[in-house]
Amino acid sequence: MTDVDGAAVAVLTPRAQRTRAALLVSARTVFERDGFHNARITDIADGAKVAHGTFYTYFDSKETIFLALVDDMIADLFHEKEDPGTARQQSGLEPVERLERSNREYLKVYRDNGRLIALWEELATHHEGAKARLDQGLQKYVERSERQIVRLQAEGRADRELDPHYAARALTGMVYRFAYSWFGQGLDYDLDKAVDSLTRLWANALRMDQD
Amino acid sequence: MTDVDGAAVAVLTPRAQRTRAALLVSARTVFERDGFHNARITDIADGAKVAHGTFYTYFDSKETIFLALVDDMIADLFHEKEDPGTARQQSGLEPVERLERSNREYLKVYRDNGRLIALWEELATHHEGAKARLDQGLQKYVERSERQIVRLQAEGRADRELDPHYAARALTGMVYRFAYSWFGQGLDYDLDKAVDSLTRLWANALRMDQD
Amino acid sequence: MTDVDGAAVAVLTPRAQRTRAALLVSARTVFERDGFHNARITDIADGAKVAHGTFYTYFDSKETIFLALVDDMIADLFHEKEDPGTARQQSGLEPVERLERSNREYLKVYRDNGRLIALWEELATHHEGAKARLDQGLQKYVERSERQIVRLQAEGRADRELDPHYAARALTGMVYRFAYSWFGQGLDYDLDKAVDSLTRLWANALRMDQD
Amino acid sequence: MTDVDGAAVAVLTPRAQRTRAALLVSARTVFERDGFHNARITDIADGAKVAHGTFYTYFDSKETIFLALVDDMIADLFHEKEDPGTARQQSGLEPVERLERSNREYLKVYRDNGRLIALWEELATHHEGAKARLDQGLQKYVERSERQIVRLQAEGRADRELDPHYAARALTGMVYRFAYSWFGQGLDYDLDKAVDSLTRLWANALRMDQD
DNA sequence: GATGAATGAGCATTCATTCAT
DNA sequence: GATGAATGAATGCTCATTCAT
Repeated sequence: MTDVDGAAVAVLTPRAQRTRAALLVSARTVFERDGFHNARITDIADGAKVAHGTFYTYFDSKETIFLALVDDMIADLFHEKEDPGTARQQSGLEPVERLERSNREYLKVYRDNGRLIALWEELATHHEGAKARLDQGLQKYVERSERQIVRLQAEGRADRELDPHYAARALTGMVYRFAYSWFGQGLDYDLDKAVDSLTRLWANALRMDQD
Repeated sequence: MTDVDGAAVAVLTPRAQRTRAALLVSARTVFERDGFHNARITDIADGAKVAHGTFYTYFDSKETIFLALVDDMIADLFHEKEDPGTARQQSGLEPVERLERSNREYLKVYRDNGRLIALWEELATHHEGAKARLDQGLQKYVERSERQIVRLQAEGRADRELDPHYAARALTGMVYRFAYSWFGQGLDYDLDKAVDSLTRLWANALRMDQD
Repeated sequence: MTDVDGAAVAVLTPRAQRTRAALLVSARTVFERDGFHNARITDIADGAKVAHGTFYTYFDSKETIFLALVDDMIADLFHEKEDPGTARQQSGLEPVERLERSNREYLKVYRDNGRLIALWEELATHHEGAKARLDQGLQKYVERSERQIVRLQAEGRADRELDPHYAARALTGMVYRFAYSWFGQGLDYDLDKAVDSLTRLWANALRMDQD
Repeated sequence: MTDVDGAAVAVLTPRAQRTRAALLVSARTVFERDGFHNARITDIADGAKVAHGTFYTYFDSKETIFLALVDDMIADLFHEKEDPGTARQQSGLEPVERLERSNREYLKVYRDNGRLIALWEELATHHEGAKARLDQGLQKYVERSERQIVRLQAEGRADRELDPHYAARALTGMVYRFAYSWFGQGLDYDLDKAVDSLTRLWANALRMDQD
């Protein structure tokens, strides 16, 4: 079974699902502790209390299980975002409020998954599949921001001198990097203050409040 | 000889200096091509046209030569910045102009060293020495920006609602990440437009041009 | 159940017999495709559409199922040869005609089973059971030929200078090897011409037609 | 170094040549004792009294060292055959005498290298390089015999009814297989008697002594 | 200093076989 | 009987590092 293929997992017997899940849990621990390159398959198997070879019943390689972990993380995020309540509420909000919520959300996701995302970025430098997934994720975020900027500019509520694409790339990068510095590097910030700062900087940068 | 210890290098005979330099040149090529983990000492030695064992005459390990490379890069940057002419000119400029120059400089540095910096960041996730050097470099950049923000706020030329430290971390991160996306990831941007965009966003974010 | 033990098979329930037969069919396919060493039990089980573990209900090991396959092949050959009609006809024929029939038969058997026989020979180099069976089969062939030579020499219809055993070993080997080159190695020959050539060479070699 | 490339070996330092030679000697022992598939790299290295990893300094894999062994064997045979004295003597001989010498030579070569040749044949069933070398070797032998048959037929000294190619394939196969049965399988024959038998059968088969 | 052969720890991976369900 | 998850022995292979020459 090659996995990183959600469909196949459903077919597993309960026992197999338990083993596979145990491997994923163990893998996350090992990866977060040792980094991608130093993680050993043996440790992952040991952590899941299964034999060495059992790993290969479920995953082809370290890359495979890492991407499965990443996919699970993506699925989780997507699932939360899907929450219809949130979407409905969003539409009624002021742009700055929506921005704030988005930033808070982003920082929280990073807080819970920062180490994994950092490893993901590392892996992406030499693994095509990882790079593709990562680019796709960031791309969505950039595009969403870009559309927002275009809309605000059209409404006269954002600095028309700005190139929407460059601005979107820069501002999303600002939040992404801030989160990375914070959680990936172990700096110590306050969530509310961070959200406020990033939101204010973003809003100012676009001159969203210009009269 | 442990190196990454500037003093020792000066003592080397001319022949030894040449060998050491050849190893550094080769190492840069190999690292940029293969990444840190996939780079092999053998390839570095081959590229420098010396025997495997010779590598160890100059460097203790892959980490050591990488950090030597990084130190050379830092020295180069520092050397350029040191140029007294620049400093004198800078002081007479308007804040936005200085910001623009700084951003342009930053992007250029990244353009020429992006791959290496990306690897440096990768190494920093599991090597204390690399992390320390990187943190120090970024720290300087953050602190310089922070001081600028404090000054501008004092002069009433920047948004006083902003926390200077959070803002400095966010804005420097914005530039850093933009550069990374651009050169590390192979995106295609225009230098002038990028400099303009980043400068405008930064200035707006601080409300440097307010009334 | 250890099998390669004809008696036991008869005891199997119809369902079990079907499973066992499916495993044998699958094994033949896999062995012919992958060779003995590269054949995996898993593939054999998959091909028979049963679980891995089921294999061991019927066979102890890869060697066991291979020998079962070989035994089936031997039984088939033996069965055909047993055909009383053939035997009766044979006795009335001239020696050269009988020789021709024998050679034709041999090439046909090899044509249909060549790959398996080649694998059998391979296995025989490091498996006693396989070697014993193979030696026995070839031994019979050699002995039959040897008896024929002795008889012909006694009748003055074959070169008396020849040592019957050496000659029998050499001539049967000639046919065997020709068949192997042809079907095992993928050379392209014509059946009739091959039969004629081998028969003529054999007859000449013994000087069967000497006046 | 990929080896199986005679040229490269000459470049080795004396020490390296000694190590490489020791590995080849050890490999031959191990292969002859354990067969190709059961031979372990570790045993070969142990037998040569070098560390595990040293093997890989000289050979890429088990296949590579086996082919190097085969190439050495071929080179040896070729070298002996090259002996100008032999060639000169040959030309003055009667066909049957030349045939006898050839057969004796063949059996001797097989006596000294039989086990290795048998393994070579085994490897050839699933390794292209081995198959190519083997086919080429046998091909030469077949072609030489075929030319001889054509010549004899033209001179009226061989059965014109025989197809030269089929006959050459069959007769060379006869000798090859006889040698294989003898040395590869451990049968017990007398060299002189075997040479006489094979030569007489071959000569008879072609009717070289007719009228 | 330079050389490059030798070392061996370290890890990945395969697959026949077992056994609880 | 059938299942298929789990096992773990067996090996291959890489490459940083050492050291005799």
